[in-house]
Amino acid sequence: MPEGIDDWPTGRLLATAARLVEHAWLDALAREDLTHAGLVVLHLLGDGPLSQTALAEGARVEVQTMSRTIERLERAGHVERQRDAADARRMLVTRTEAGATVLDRVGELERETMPDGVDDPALRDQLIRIVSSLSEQRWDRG
Amino acid sequence: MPEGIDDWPTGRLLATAARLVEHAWLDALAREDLTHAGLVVLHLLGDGPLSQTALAEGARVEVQTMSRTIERLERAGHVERQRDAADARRMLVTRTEAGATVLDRVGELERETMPDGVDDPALRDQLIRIVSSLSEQRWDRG
DNA sequence: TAAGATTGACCGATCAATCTTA
DNA sequence: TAAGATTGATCGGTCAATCTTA
Repeated sequence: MPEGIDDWPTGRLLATAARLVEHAWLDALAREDLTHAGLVVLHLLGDGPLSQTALAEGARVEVQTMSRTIERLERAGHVERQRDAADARRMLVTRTEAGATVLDRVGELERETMPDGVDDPALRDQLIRIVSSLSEQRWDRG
Repeated sequence: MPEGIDDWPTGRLLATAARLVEHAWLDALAREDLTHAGLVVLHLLGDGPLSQTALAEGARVEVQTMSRTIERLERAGHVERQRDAADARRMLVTRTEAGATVLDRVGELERETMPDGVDDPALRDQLIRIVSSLSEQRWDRG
């Protein structure tokens, strides 16, 4: 009978906590035809169209990952892609009306379904420090 | 230029922090022919052979996930599977000598490569509370 | 019927290799 | 040459369906 959460290394605790928190509102997300990865993109697109590289940096994810996430978002109709006229290598990603609508609905859901004890200021502070510090090493950005 | 980590929901901070902390010592793990998921199993097998269902509960993962993780561990020679004589439905998983050796070497590595600010008692306490609470709902166990 | 395990299909993420355009 | 993006292979995870044994 395995026990022993208290002995787990902190990295494993982080990964498991993240996974279980996600489960808590996965159904709600799916009902809106969205996933976590897609939601991040819709958030980042709030200030206007962005290239896929910029989106990858904002999400702290590799460009290959972002490429596939956007492909699924486009398939679902939440986002559109157009080649940049000024630089034909670049794809500009834009949020559709449907994407904006879904984002609005989901924003409240996320807070409503947040399990007790997760949305704690001290916890957030520590996580923000960790993400900031490790992001610099990987993406050369704050 | 996307910014705005401070506005991220806590669930996204958790997932991103977990991912970045893992990156920090992924290379070290790979050099020992191990992955995170495999390491969890080797840890859990410290008290003797376990069924795959018990391993899944201990790792807080679905049995389908554990089935594939063990398949890879077996392929790498870190673990062996035998059908339980007392109950032919059950597979008993045992750590091999090679598995035990690798586990020893990696245990120190994990602490050495832990980024600053991650191994904090207050952070650990909060994560343990979150994992415990949400595990009950999903696996009917503490 | 139920329990233990496996397989198929999918999403998210990585690395490596490739293609197109600057 | 380098930058932006895509594709292939792989691992980790999920759900749904299936198979075998209790």
